[in-house]
Amino acid sequence: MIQRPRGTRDFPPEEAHRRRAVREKMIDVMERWGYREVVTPTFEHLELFTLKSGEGVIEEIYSFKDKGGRDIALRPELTAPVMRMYVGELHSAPKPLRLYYFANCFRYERPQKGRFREFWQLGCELIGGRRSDSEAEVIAMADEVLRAVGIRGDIHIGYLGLIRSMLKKVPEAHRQSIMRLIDKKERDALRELLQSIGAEDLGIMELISLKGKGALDRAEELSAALSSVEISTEGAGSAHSSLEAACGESRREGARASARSGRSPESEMKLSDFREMLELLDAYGVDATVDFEIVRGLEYYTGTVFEIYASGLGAQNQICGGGSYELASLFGGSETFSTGFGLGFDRIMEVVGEVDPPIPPVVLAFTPDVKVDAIRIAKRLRNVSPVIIDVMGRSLSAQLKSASSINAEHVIIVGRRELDSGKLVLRNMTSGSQEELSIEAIEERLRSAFARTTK
RNA sequence: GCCGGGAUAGGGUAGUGGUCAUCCUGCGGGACUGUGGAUCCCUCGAGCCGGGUUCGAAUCCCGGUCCCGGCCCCA
Repeated sequence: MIQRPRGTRDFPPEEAHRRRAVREKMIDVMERWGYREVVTPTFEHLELFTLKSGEGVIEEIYSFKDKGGRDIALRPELTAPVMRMYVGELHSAPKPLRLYYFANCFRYERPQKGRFREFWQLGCELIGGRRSDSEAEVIAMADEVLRAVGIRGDIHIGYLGLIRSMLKKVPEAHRQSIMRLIDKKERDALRELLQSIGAEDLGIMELISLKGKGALDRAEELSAALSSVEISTEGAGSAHSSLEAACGESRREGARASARSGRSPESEMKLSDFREMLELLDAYGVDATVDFEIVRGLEYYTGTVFEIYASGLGAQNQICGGGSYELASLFGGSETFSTGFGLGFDRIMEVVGEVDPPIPPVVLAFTPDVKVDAIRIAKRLRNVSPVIIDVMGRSLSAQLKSASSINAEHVIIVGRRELDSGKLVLRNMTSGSQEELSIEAIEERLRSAFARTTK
């Protein structure tokens, strides 16, 4: 007996049907927003992902050498592949590009509730748009995608512009740790670190505690006050360029760093962009909480970041994350503003309720002497309904018993008598009533029954 | 990678260091070679893997695998 590999799952017919029904509802929303599906390879060069997320991710990537000695990785996510595709073959397509994907991804992690080694992500990337408009659209669409399957997520939106400005006044070496501590909500450790480097007056602690209404106004005050705050450590502002040069980073690391530092400070400073985005979001009718504690811990995010939570998932309650980022230049393209989100499909499946039941099949029962006629009839009826015929050589009564056990709604009985008279028996398994009809009439009946169940 | 709880027919379970193991359900067949669901009967089907202790292990011990909850992490 061979078991499944750890962290993988089988989906029996019922579950596979549920997943497809939910997936189609969500995809339908994105199509209606004008997004088009893209499909990328299941495996990529390992480098694609280390370039985006750093060498640290190798630990959690399924990677291997192929027979040609190449370092290959099963995709752990889809933003990098999609941006790779954009840079490689779509960079001169009319902007903006609205792309979505739904695909399985792989990560070598400890499985737990809502987390598997093979999992499915659904997401979008809006490439080449204007900041506020793009961000508002993507967040509003994420909300609608979730609502389409009956989930009202708790949306938290943060903005990295201001925190990045604050961090400009802090030595380069500490910036990443500060972001990490914020992301992990470790307030005490954060406060300690800020004090130890003399950065407690920058307003970081207050900023990240700002939530909901009024948060933005206060953030603007903090922003205005920032220019007058200086911290007295060793030339923080100029430290990073020399540090970068001195570090002897690899070519790739250097490319990553310059892609980030290449952004103009002004573009990160503008809280007015964020305010505008929130106004647009309001116009979309989306209810979200401003929360400057959302920083997503990732270096390539450039502006608005957001996370959506759902209840009922234990420790893994985040079902969606996204924001604006700059990755095109990292992959060799020109700098392009992009916004996207990724949705954890498996976690969504944990919290969605009932979905449409599958269409019940029609069973065509026959007597052995007319099997070939039954097959011809079944072939014809499959144009209007799922049709099953016996392949076990069962007696008529056993065929009916079997039809009953699979909850078939109708059974059509074909025998010598029916063929001679040209009228087949259509039996309703629920009521037990049956009538004799021509095959054309049966087609009509099934057509309308089918239309009802799929409506 | 860490902590804790688990693993007995397809699903759900019982039990004991001593005859290759309980019951329910399920699958297949039959009673029923042209009308299902009920009932009855028959068949099929199991102690995660490897080692150890023992006269004897599914039971006790160790290691592994997988599952569940949590930690770390979460692009």
